[in-house]
Amino acid sequence: MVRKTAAARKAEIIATMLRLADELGPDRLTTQAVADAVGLTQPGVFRHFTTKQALWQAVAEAIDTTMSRAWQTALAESAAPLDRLVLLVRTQLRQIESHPAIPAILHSRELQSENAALRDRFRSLMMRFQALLRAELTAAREAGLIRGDVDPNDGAVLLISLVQGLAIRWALGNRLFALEAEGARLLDAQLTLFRLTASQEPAP
Amino acid sequence: MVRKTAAARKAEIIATMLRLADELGPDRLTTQAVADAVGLTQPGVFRHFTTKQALWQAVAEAIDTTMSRAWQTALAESAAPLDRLVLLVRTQLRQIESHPAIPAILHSRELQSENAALRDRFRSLMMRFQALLRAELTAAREAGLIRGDVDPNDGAVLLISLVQGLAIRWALGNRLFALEAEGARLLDAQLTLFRLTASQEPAP
DNA sequence: TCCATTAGTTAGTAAGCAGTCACTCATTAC
DNA sequence: GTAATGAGTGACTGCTTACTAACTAATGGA
Repeated sequence: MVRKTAAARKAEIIATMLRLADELGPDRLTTQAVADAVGLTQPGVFRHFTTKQALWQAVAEAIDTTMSRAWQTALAESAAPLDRLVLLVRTQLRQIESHPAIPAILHSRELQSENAALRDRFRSLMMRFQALLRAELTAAREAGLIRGDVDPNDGAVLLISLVQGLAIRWALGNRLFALEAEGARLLDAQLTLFRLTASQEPAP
Repeated sequence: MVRKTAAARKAEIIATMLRLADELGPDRLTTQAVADAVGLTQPGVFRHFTTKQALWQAVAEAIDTTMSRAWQTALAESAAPLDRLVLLVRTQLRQIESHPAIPAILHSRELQSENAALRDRFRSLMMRFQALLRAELTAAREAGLIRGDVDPNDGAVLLISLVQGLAIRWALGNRLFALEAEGARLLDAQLTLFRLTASQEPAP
């Protein structure tokens, strides 16, 4: 029995949840499995989180703050809209690569049918990311960097879909390709399509 | 007690599985829930499927044949590559709209971690769809309908991602927009990007 | 009409689930 | 040093899970 402070144990449990949610699947993740992994008895988990739902809530909060911070860091790296777009998408891919449970949690019925608060949290997270992409696309269009017929909102949806679709292929295919690298390649292809071609460049 | 033939009951159970997989989530779908929905006792289900895994296998086969048939029907409607592309994508969106459990099943750990046979089946289904899209993109490029710098394989991945990403947004957002309509709009935007612009048209 | 087949039942099992309760003992503040 | 705090345990509960065994009765062919 290794005794830890509540704060440390809480953090440990949340990190373990994220790891096990990937290994076992969010819906199969039991309090017993968490307890075993952190070296506690099963009721010991309930000392730190009153219900299992509270546990998931804490996990969601952790994901939220981690992602938000990562986006901010990415945006600080450049001022050029298209660069920032690339940085944002790559950051997101890296997040998924290092926390593969995230897409699984997004799709689990833990939030989909039972935990409305969780679902709303993830939806708002996704919409915040979409808003960031949209803002960069709008800026890029105003700067004449991309075609005028690219609707910033649709473009943002296309880019988010790229990330999510790729994450699905990655998970289904046993993760045998490098997510970030493959994603960067596809993103480049998509951005080439977005960019102005010679004939469409605004007159100087 | 309404007695049916084994074939009819099997089909009924599979259809019910598809419905309940959406309502409850694939991982929470119990044999009891299926039994209640079809009006059998819980052990009655095991008269038709020896194990739960066999049940999922049957569901996967049903999805496979339904989708394959739908794709063939779509392809028969036109000979023009870009038309066929639109028809394929719209068909896929319609399939998801009428069987919303499909993406959920695709992501559930029922197949992801436990049922390798199921996962392989879905992966091959996805790759077959990707191959169909790629073929049309190749044809379109050879016919000079789309930009030469659109790699047919990357283009196919972008289109599949569009479908999957949109399906996620649809599910997460309580399905409050029409999937096929919104998808058709985005597809149109993407195809506009694929198409040749004036300056790139091949010389006559 | 009778009999073989078979869809369906009732009753039960072992295992696993989240959560409770009364308790123990390590840490820390005084 | 001692008392209060609080992290952790063991034993438990009620519920749900997939699955089995033995039996019943509806159906269809001879």
